[in-house]
Amino acid sequence: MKTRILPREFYLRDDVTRIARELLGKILITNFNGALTAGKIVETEAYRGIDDRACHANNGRRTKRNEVMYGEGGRAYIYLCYGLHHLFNIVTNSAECADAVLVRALEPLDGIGVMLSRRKMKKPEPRLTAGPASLTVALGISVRHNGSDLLAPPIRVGECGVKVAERDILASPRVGVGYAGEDARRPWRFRVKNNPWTSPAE
DNA sequence: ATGTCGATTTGCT
DNA sequence: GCAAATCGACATA
Repeated sequence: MKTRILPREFYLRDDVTRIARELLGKILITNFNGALTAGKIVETEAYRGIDDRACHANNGRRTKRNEVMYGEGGRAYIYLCYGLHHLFNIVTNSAECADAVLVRALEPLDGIGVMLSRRKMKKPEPRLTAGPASLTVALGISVRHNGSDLLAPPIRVGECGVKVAERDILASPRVGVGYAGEDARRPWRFRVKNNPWTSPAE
């Protein structure tokens, strides 16, 4: 699969919802110890530091865990959720602007055998890479890759020239952020319409 | 120091 | 359909 790695400028823009939309159709690639896996991003969620109560960095919150969100865009923010799930985010915007995009689902493209064995599954079905914690297992991503630069191995994001049309993008409220009050209603979850690899929850 | 809750998934009823 | 699994951040003492 021919892919061009996304340049730093893609991530540095000050518009996290736009970047979350544009990440649909892009390719997430990992290569650990020669085991190459890749998938097309088909579901994302935007989190904005400045005024979004659902964001870990809202209201200037700054901890050891979310420190990388305050760095320059183009790096991975990976954190432990519910004490057991590793969630993969892409940091965007310039330093000190703590925006990030959560990758929620992939369509497997490459290294499907490796993904299956990591997930302890026999056959490819949507639960292989649908859901933010499932795809990190399939691609071998964990919190120890927190802060990893996405322009160089082992984790990269590329494009293959295909763009998802605006009319094929479904926008809806984000999942599991009920605690965020009004901000929970923002339609900042984006999915590729009619793609069977998006996560099952409405 | 102790208790609550979370950007979830899985297995059992 | 529900509950368990399990750690970091935060509030309260």
